[in-house]
Amino acid sequence: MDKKVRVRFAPSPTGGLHLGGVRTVLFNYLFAKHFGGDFILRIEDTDQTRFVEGAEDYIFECLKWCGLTPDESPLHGGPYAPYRQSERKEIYRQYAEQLLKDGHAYYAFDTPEELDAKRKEIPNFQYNHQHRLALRNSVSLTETETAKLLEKNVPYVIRIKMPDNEEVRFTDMIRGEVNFHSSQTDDKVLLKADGMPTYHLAVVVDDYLMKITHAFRGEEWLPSAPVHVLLWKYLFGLENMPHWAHLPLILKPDGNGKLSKRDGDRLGFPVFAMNWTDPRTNDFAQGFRERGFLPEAFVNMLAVLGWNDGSEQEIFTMTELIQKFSMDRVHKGGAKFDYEKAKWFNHEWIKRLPVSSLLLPVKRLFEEQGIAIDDEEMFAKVLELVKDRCTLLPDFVQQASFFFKLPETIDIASIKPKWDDKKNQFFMELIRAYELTTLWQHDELEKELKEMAAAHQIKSGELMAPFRIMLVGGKFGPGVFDIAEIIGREETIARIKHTLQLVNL
RNA sequence: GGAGCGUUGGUCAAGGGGUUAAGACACCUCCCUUUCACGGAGGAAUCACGGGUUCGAUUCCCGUACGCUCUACCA
Repeated sequence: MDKKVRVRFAPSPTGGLHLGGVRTVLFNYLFAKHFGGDFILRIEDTDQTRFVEGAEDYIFECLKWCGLTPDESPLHGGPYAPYRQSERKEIYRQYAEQLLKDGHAYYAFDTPEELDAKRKEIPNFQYNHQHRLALRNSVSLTETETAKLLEKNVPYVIRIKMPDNEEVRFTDMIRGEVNFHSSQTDDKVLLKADGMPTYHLAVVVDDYLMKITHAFRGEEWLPSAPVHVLLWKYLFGLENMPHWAHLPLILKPDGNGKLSKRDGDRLGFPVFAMNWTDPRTNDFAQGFRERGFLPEAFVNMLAVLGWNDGSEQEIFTMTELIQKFSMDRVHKGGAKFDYEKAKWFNHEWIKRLPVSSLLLPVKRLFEEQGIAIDDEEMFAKVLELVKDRCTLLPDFVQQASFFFKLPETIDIASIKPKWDDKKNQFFMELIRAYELTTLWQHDELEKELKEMAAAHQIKSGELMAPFRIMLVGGKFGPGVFDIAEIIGREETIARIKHTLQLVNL
């Protein structure tokens, strides 16, 4: 590649960032970094009616959490600022005017109401070569009529004049050669009545001005690609056009169709990267982050949804992804999102990440549950012990809170039916034995219990369940003797005594 | 309706003219573990359908079906 690779992610700040959006960012980022290029974040906020307070900050926060930091953005600045399209409003008009001058665009004076009426009246109505002569625009009107309307400040839009008969083709990095016939696309609005550009104009002007070399976006954009290709041809030359790639969609797990927030609500999994509350409706959606996903896992899971490196490897660090990513290994077909698999990735990452990097987020979760952690060293030991059985971060609280406080409930009902004097005697004696144990260490504790069981002629298996319940409150958690070792002599004995009292009531 | 894109087990997918059609998730069975996990062993697909091309197609070509996306002064 001769030019420095420059890619952009261009979201509109209208709500939370969903899986598909994050994956688009990710593929952009990986591609750019693979080639040592730049990753630009551009905010496409040309529709003022859809602007949502806080959405832009949310996007930055998401990218930060995922570790996908832009090289240039409204926040980070850069040589092609401003990076917010609303602040670039004046720039677009001159290009619209150039198109006008060259006969590739025209003024249209039809009101939205008139067009609505047309759509009702004529089936499959399109503002195109077939109908534009019958509408109010600078093609159908004489020059003086047009001039008069403009002079009277009659609101207008500028539309592209799609050629009636032209093959529009381009090469998509994922799909190969793609063809469209120009007559199939209508005369898209380029500049709105409020003077703002539509996406179609803004995207090509900004990609040109910001020297974008590769443009990746969701597959839903494919049908409007011919408009963009034509604009490139008219304005900047096809030879300067970025290479396109239209990414496959992320589909809902059941049935078909694009994954939406509703599917997440319905099926019980997040769809947004982080918590998002719509400020207008107060509609809340939980994010992957708050659900207890690690950013490493979230990114990994997204990367292999529609891409793989051809090997059997599934777990990738960001560094490996950057090294191995290539657009020609991206799948063409959409992929159904599988939440179970997503959790598996998190589980894998919890298992392989050193405890040191889990410490902080998990500690926070404990504290949120009112469990203070003062002994960091013990905390680390506990996490190491339980991490194999934690899929999501909050599982740590469930799996390990009993290390730091008395179990909230003790499953007496499971002990009682098989409880007898013999066992009671046994545990009384175990307490005495444990009081004297010199080496408080799990092997030693296990040995003592088993020897004593033999002496009492009780199968040690019958003792394990009650002992576990005494220490953790239920039938779960890591090895009992490991637990005893960590919580210590005093606490172990106290818990045995406590349960003994309850059982003997 | 039109245009475009897509279609390998339930899901993610590798592969690509001749293979026992990888692997992972989920599921089932078993082993390990006197809890639950982790770990280990095993189980299931003829590649949407129909035509070609070919000695031979899941793999190439053409149709059909099905699905999706778009069809706004939204992105």
